[in-house]
Amino acid sequence: MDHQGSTSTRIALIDGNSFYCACERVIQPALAGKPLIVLSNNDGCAIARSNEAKALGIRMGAPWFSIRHLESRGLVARSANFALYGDMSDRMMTLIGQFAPHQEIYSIDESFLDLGGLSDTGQEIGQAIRHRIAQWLGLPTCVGIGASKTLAKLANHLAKTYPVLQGVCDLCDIAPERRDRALALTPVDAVWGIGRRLAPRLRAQDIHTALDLARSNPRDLRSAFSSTVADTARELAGEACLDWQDHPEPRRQILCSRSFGQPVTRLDDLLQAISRFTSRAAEKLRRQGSLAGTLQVFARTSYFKPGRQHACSAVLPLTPPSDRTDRLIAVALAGLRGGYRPGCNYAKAGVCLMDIQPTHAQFQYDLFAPAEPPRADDRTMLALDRINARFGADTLQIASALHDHDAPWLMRQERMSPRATTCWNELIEIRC
DNA sequence: TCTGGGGTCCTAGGACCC
DNA sequence: TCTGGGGTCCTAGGACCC
Repeated sequence: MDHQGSTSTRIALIDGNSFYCACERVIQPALAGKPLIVLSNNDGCAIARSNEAKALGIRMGAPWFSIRHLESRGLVARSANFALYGDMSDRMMTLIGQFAPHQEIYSIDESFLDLGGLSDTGQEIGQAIRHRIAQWLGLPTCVGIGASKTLAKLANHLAKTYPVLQGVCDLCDIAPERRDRALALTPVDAVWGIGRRLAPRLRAQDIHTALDLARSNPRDLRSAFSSTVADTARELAGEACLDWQDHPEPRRQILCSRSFGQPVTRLDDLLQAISRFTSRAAEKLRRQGSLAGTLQVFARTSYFKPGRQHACSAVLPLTPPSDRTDRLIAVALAGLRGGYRPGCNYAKAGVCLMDIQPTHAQFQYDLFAPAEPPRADDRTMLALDRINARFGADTLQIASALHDHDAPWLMRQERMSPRATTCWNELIEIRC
C-alpha cells in the first residue's frame, strides 16, 4: 500500500556535508578546495573526507600510514578536534530547531525535523535551512524529505549524490513514478539500516535496490532476516514506523576506551590510564543523572602485532550502585590488577559502565550488604564537577589519574587544530 | 613504525519456573 | 518402548549506525 503523499507525514533530515572537515575549514578558511581529511583518535585512520580527498581515492577508515604519501599531492590531515565539532554541532542543531516544533537530534551532524503542519513547500523550508546554516555558521548541509525517517535519509543521500538537486530532495512532493525511479537508482546497501552483511544476503534474494526492498513482503523479510529489515521495507514503502524521540533517553551504557599512543607494559601506566578513563565515564554518568550497577574493565594487546595476544576483562558489581569517581576507580583498578599480565604490550584499555539506573529511582537494597543507600547528592562529587566546570576540565582530579605529559598511553594527536570556539586561549587570532 | 570510539537493537539459546 | 507445554529472564553475539 502506498501512503506517500496521502497523509501529512513529512520528515526532513538535515545532514552536514563532510561535517568534521567543514568545521576545520570554518576556523581555517585556507583549507577550502583542498583535499582534507580528519583522523581518528591517535591519528589512526580517516574518519571524515572532503570531496577533494574522496577524489584522491581515500576510503572511509583508511589507515593514515597507508595514505600518508598523498601529502605530496596536497592532502591535508587534521587530528580529530571533538571540542570544536561538538560546539559547532550544538550551534547547528539550535538553528535547525528554530524551523519546526519537533526536532530529533540523531547524531553529531544529523537532525530529523517534523515538517507536519508547516505550510511552506519542502523545497522552501529545505533551502531556508541550508541558507541559514551556511550564512550563520559557514557549514554546508543537505536536506532530504520523505514520509518516513528512512525515506528522509534516502532523500538526503540523493541530495548529496546529485548536485542538480541543489542540496534539497523532497520525495513527498514528486509524482509516484519519479519517486519509484529515485528508489530504483539507490542500491540496497545505501539504505539506512542495511549494512555490508545484510546487503549480499538481500541481493541473493534478488533485492538489489531500495525499490526492490520497498516492494518486498515485510512478513517474508521478518522470517528470513529480522524485524528490523521488515520495518525498513515498510518505511521505504511510506509507512512511518520508527519512533520519534524528541527527548533523548539516558544512555544505557557508558564506555570510555582508548588505543594507546605507544605500547604500555608497566602496571602503573595501565592503572593511570584506567583511572583517567573511569573519571571520564563517571562524569558522563553524573551528567545524565544516573548510577551504575556494574563496571567492566578491560585491556588488550594489539590485533595488528604478530606474536602472542593477551586480553583481560573483568565484570564487577557495584553494590550499592554508584556515581562516585573515587569508588568507581577503586573497583576498576582492583579488576585490572587481577587481569594484568607482566611483559605484555598493551595497546588499548577501557572501562564500561552498565546496569545504569536513574539516581532517584526506587532502589533495590542488597540483603547481605550494609544498608547504605546510593547518595546522588554527594557533595564531594558535586564540588568536583562544579570546580571543573568553572576552572576547566581536570582542574581537580583523583590522584591515581595524574600523569606526566609524556605518559606512553596518551593519544598521538600531532595535527590538532585549535579549540577555537570553546577555549579562551585558543581563539582564532585575527590580525588587522 | 603506523589500523578510532561510542553507541543501539535484535535474536537465539540456555536456565529456570510452574 | 513411552518422556509436556508454556512462559520469563538473562546473556553472548551479531548486525547496524555515526
